[in-house]
Amino acid sequence: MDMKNPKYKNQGIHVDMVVFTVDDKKIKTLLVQRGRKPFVGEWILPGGAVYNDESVDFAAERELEEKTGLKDLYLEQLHTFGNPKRDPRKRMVSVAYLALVDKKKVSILQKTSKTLDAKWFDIKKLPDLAFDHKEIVRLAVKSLRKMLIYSNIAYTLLPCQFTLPELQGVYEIILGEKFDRRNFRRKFLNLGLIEATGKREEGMANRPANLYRFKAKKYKAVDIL
Amino acid sequence: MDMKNPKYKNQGIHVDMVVFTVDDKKIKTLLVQRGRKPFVGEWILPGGAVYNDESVDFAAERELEEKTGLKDLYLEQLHTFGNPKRDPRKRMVSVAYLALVDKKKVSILQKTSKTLDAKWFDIKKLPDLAFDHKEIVRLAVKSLRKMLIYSNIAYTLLPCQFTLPELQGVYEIILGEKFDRRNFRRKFLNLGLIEATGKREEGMANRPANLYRFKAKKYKAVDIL
DNA sequence: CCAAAAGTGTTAGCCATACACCCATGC
DNA sequence: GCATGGGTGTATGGCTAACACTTTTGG
Repeated sequence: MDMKNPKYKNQGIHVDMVVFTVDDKKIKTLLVQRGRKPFVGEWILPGGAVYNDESVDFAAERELEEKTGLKDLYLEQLHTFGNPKRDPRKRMVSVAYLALVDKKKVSILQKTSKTLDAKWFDIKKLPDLAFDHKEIVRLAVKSLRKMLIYSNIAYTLLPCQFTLPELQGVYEIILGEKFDRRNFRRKFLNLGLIEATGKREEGMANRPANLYRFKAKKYKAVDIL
Repeated sequence: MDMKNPKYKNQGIHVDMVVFTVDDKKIKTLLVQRGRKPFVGEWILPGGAVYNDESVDFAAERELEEKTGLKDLYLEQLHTFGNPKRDPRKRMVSVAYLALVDKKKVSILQKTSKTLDAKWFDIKKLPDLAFDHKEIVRLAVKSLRKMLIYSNIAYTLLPCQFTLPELQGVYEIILGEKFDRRNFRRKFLNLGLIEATGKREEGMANRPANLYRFKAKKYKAVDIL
């Protein structure tokens, strides 16, 4: 490959993160408000340029922490968007990532030096997004639904200890479908992914639910439904 | 984003294609022999640089045709490889694609002006590959197996008309597993993805097999196994 | 005692699996 | 007629899906 060829010059690589959480019976995603041209003031996915000396995966982690303060969350490459017109300034390829986080961590969106104004949005009520970011979110939702059905990824969306109704809620909210409580419970317990902690919920004005935990907090392909 | 920042300068975008076919009871992939430094003479995946004015997906099609003469085949984005050291020359991000082709088209590897010396290799007997291409092939095989189980993608690997034993062969070869003929047949016919053409195989020294075709030649997510 | 949400068991139908013999063709 | 590979049916066990009442807690 000829480095000087103008056909290839001045290309840029970007990462964009779609961070999802389930909160208040909605799927929510984190958006930040853009401070620079073009699209000043519009909402965009958190993300930024990949540096020359870091891997693209690392850039995703770094940018997410710099722009939102979130770190150590589940992060997976989703798709690469490469339309030459997607950024009006220059050829910019964006590697999109899907990130999942438990709603308990949602509140600790601390500000760092580079943190922008970040806000969680119900994915059914997204504002207009700059660039092709709406398309990226759409693909991320599709992927999230598949992952939920074909893996144990729900562990990333729940606290260490959770109740079966909470787990079922995550499935119902994301898939937009109701499940029979008895069948859901039996199915999930038979899969062997979770175990009872022996503890129970407290302080509810009703019968307290048993608490469970995932045996392994690591991605595993499993047919759930 | 600051265009002049040396942190981002001189990045390159590449596409690499893993083309699979099933032939002679093996999964085979197409490799080309590298003509330039570095790694002269080593085998690599077909691919090349993305031009500024084309989409990454289009670059994949273009490069595949230029380097191998193959066109109009099933092509799907697989993963983006972004280790900063993966290319010793400069920061080069590679978007890997998975391509699938029916073995009947394998023979018509016509040479075009830019066509390199291309050859099909049994994936169990690959030569050393330059860059991180072996890792890319490994990931592609994993993805192929998943796709076969969770979609109708087998249509891309078979001619228009095919016999059920041929179809079963594709599954057995790719998944490395034997299936019961009667159960496989019943399962696949019940899925409603294929239909009998009414024709039969000819010229075999045994009972001729019925020919089937896929009702739709378009990717569809379906749980097959 | 009332409201709210959690927990529990059974049945019926469907699907997956395992398994062995006959059929059509070319030579 | 024989060798080769293709086509077919049945029985069993396990999983899925549908369904309603009882339990525990706080107020």
